[in-house]
Amino acid sequence: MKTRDRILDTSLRLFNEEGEAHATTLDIAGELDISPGNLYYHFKGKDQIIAELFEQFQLALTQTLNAPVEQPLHEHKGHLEDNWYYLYVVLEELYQYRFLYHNLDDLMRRYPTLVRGFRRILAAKRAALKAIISSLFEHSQTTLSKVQMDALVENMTLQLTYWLSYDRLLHDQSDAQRCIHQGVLQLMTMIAPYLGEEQMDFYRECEFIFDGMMDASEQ
Amino acid sequence: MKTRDRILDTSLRLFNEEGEAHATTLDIAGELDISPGNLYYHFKGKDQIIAELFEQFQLALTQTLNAPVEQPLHEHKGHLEDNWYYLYVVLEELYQYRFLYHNLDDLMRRYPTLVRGFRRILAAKRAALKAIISSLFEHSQTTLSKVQMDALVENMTLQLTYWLSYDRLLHDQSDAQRCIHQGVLQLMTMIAPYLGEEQMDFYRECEFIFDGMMDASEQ
DNA sequence: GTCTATACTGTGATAGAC
DNA sequence: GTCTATCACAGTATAGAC
Repeated sequence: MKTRDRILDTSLRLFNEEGEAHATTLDIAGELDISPGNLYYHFKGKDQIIAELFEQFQLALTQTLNAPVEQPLHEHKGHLEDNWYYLYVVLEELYQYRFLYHNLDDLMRRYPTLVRGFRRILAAKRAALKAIISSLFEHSQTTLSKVQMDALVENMTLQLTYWLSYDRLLHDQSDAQRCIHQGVLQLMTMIAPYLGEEQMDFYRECEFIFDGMMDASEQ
Repeated sequence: MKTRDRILDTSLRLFNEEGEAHATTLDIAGELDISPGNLYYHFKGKDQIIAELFEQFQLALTQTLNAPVEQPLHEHKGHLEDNWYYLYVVLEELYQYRFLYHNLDDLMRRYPTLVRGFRRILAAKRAALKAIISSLFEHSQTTLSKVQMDALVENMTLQLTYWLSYDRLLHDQSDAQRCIHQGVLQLMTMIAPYLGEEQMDFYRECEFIFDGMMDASEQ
């Protein structure tokens, strides 16, 4: 594996584990057993490392987020299960680059270039969630005012943006599995009241499974 | 006004405006036209300033958050309007110390003492929201599973924690009025599906007012 | 490509005069 | 209480040898 890529990988890991602000170029070089000078041969500076990591992130995520908008052939359109797994995938991708959201304010101040990117991602999230909700609502008699629909989408977008940070605030030792599972459940709870009976059956099932998971992990 | 208090005030303002990490002791001293040495006469360091600001914040907020739990005499118990204004007050208090949440991760890493405090506040938020929801649900035929109820409370707690940061991500020039108003609307949207007809009338009214407000501010 | 050594910068913090 | 120095340190970045 090329040094350049190893630097990116290690940076990502350290940023996630120790926070971007706290992980210095020296730490990264040290972790890799290379000299700081070597690191600066491959990257102009920390800025560039962050920028490239963000690029990776944005590329992977927008691709995923565009899927439901482009209406792939859903055999069971409107079925909750598909969306459940889909959100799971999205949260997993967010989790890989979670450091980006842990200190969003500072990050955007120090690297103003990223702001546009974050906004684009936000828009993609909104679109994806809207597509999911619309698809689910086709099978229930739900009608929402435009304002209410927009507010629901906005709430879910916020949730999708900050869930990982919120979870970290609660449990400092992070268990990715639990965190992501619960994140999906939380998201689904927001649409639960609008679901049809058939869909609710699956929701309750997941609720139940998750509850069991929690009991198991508490021991 | 005593210098000590002026330091606290100015620090709070600068932290909110420029971010805690970016506002240095020199900036604060400069803004007040006093010397750095003078600042360090009054405070051992930045840590102490942060700690005292957090203390103020925690004191004010927990007091507010305890109110609905201690069941004050509500003439119109279960009426949406009271809760609407209550949430407005809570968000206003959060807004005053918004810098605390803008870089939560870094802040907790650098001042680990604060972690317990943040968790306490989280618990208080949960309790307050639970009390509000319960009171509102008495007047509708809603019944929720325990899991669903907890998830709803958790979602609202997250929303109450990160709304201000989220809003900032969207609109960089912050308009406190709009931000707080919309925050309350977003929170209410989460319980809207469970409300009774009578309560929904008020919700729609607020929706309408807010919509008008938005149109006006867009010009 | 990789290293060592070094310079530069910003920030936190202290000492001692007034 | 307030000021003027001044220190100490960590983190970023560069120069030049190998």
